[in-house]
Amino acid sequence: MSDYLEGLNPPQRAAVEQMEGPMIIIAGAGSGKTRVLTYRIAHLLKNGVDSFQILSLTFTNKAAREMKERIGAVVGQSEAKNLWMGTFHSVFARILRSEADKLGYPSSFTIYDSQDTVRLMNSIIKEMGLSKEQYKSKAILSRISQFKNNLITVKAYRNNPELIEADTMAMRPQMGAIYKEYVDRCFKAGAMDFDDLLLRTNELLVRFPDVLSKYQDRFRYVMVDEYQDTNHSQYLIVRALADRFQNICVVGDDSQSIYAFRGANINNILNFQKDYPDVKTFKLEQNYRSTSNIVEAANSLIEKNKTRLDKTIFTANDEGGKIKIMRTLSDGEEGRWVANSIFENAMNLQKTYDDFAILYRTNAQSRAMEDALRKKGIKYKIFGGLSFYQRKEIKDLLAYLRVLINPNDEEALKRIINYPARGIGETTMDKLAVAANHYNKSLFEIISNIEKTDIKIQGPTKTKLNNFATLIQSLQISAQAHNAFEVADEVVKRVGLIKDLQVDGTPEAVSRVENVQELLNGMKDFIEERKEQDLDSSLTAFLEDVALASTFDNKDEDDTPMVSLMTIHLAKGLEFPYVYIVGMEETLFPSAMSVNTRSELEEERRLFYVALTRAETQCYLSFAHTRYRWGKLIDCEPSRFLEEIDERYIEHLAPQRNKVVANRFVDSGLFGDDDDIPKDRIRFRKPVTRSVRNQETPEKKTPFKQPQNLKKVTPKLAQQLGASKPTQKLAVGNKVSHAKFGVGQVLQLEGVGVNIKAEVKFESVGTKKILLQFAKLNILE
DNA sequence: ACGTCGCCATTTTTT
DNA sequence: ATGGCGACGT
Repeated sequence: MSDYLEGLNPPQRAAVEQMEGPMIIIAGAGSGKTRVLTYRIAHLLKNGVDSFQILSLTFTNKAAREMKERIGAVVGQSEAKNLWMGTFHSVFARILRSEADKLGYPSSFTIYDSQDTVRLMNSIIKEMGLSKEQYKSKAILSRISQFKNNLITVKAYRNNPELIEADTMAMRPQMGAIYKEYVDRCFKAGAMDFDDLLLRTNELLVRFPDVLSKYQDRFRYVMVDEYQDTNHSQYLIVRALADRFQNICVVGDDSQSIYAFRGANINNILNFQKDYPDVKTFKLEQNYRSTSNIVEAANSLIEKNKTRLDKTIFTANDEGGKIKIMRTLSDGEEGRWVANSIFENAMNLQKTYDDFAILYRTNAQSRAMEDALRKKGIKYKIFGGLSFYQRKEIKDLLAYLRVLINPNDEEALKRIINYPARGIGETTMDKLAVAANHYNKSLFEIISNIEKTDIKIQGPTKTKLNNFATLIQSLQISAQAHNAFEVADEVVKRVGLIKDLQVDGTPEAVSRVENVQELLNGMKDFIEERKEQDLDSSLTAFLEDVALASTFDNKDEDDTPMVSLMTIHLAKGLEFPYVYIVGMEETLFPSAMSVNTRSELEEERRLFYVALTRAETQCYLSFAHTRYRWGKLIDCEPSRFLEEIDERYIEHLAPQRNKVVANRFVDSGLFGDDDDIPKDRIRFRKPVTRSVRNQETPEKKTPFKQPQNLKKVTPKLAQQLGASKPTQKLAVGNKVSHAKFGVGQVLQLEGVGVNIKAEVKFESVGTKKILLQFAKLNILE
């Protein structure tokens, strides 16, 4: 029965068997971390720990579900069911609901998503009469998020001259006032944003020692996965909870910390040993996931980072294929190449599309990939981006449900009060807002008690408002007697939410109706599932589930194999046999926003590390020379990261030979003329008269960088001639042939523009430095 | 109060 | 390129 210990390697096993005290597991990519975590919990249970006493915080709810399942397989599902497992946000939302009254919140508090918070911030800025150019709501919100993640309350902010000074200097003197208004408004609306779920938990644990004590006692064993991505607020919660028993086990990999932008503090993991001096440290350094080429390539990359914990990832796996790098002319061609490659690999290697993933830095990149996959008839699914729950028709229905649960939910109310159109317009809403402020009541309270206010609203409008209030109230009553699905169904019918859409008949409208239907079905499933597990199946629970659902939490029924498309961030924790990382270009990856400070650049590098280490068998990298961005065609330079991988693990793929345009570059200006080339080819001759500037600019030459002058001429000319940019340029590692010297390999490139020189090691005559302007070099591969 | 037009930002990543 | 939002006109 204890055979679950058998398959573990020594450090894994040691970690599993370490039950008590503070411990940290540094788990490299693909080192069997999940196994260790699940077995460790199973081990605790086997050794008499009560399942109610274990709290395990995971990065996604899906991860929690899967782990529960696997633990259940070892110790029995009924036992596993009692474990507290989930994301920080969902676990503490649950706790906050049961303790809400202590904080002055209704237990049915709403969770504001980012759209809600942006809308709220917009109205606040508008109401305060501030300029929205000066006070960008997104920027303000991210500042507030910073405050909250560091437990800087409004009061703390006001007592902190440095912060105030900083905001004043940043031309945001009203920051404090906005912050206060924002917090007040959320509170009045009975709403918490994502950060509040953590901040308020901290508040709860600090202000109510008996509550803290209760949960300390309940959670005698605390585990935190992906610890490198926790922020300060989460850190404090964990610390507080584990303070009594000190049975705290954190798991993570500093090399995979990629969420600093949302407040994650890598020091949490770097300093864990300082926080708990008697900590036991376990290092899982053997990678079981990837080929040694992939592991070594990733190692050679991450070595470039300065801030790292000491560890060495190794593998006993086969060498495997080298990392393959492909360059293409355009993002469109990049897509086609990826689609073709997947198609061929699937065919030749007898793989299903499930085995493939396409990873990118930004969601916007998915489009080119989608187009190509669709044309090729390859099934795919996209994770992230605009989720199901963010569609307008879904948000509308959800907003109704939210108002039923919590009529003070201002954002939801504003969304539905005039949808479908009821003749309640902006003017009326403004008056209501003023009244709400004046009487210190919520909008809904004003609406349901208009007669008791001195608000000046026309008779007909009053009737409309009354009708609305009555509608909501009667739905509320009905909600008490029915389950979530029935309520939602009733809302759809009585409100006539999809009536217009059904009449409409356009494909778009039809799909919206289907989406609403799908949501209703989803609710049915939700109720059944929750009931099976003796869990809360109320409407409140459903809404919470929706608010905190991550992209992976919606299980889709369709099990046809599909290629997975997602951002690298979303790919963390996943693995695929074949991985394509696309858009390896400066400005895109690393993002232009991240190249200014070392720490940001290091985070980008870790992100690339995460991407590489998703691959089990084969990893492809690609970049394009031009790409549509902001609706414009722009030139791109290959990512600096491409050069940071040790060349031993890299293979440059030749552009496709059957493409005429692809060949042209070889014989174009950069490499001089070649006689056997048809005369109609495009010439990218370096203009002879060149401003000296280019040549003067001393530039650290990198193998991938395009000569300045060439880059200038290329796109427009090519466009005019109806062709795309030349794709092929010389890179380190290329095999080339020279008329006189024969075949050789490029060791190094240096110089700019006309002066670009290649150091080539020829098989027959040894190493030569050649001025490319005059040399006839043909790239072989 | 509602609809249309045109302008604007958006593209870094997400619970 | 596209979608959201505000200004303007009906």
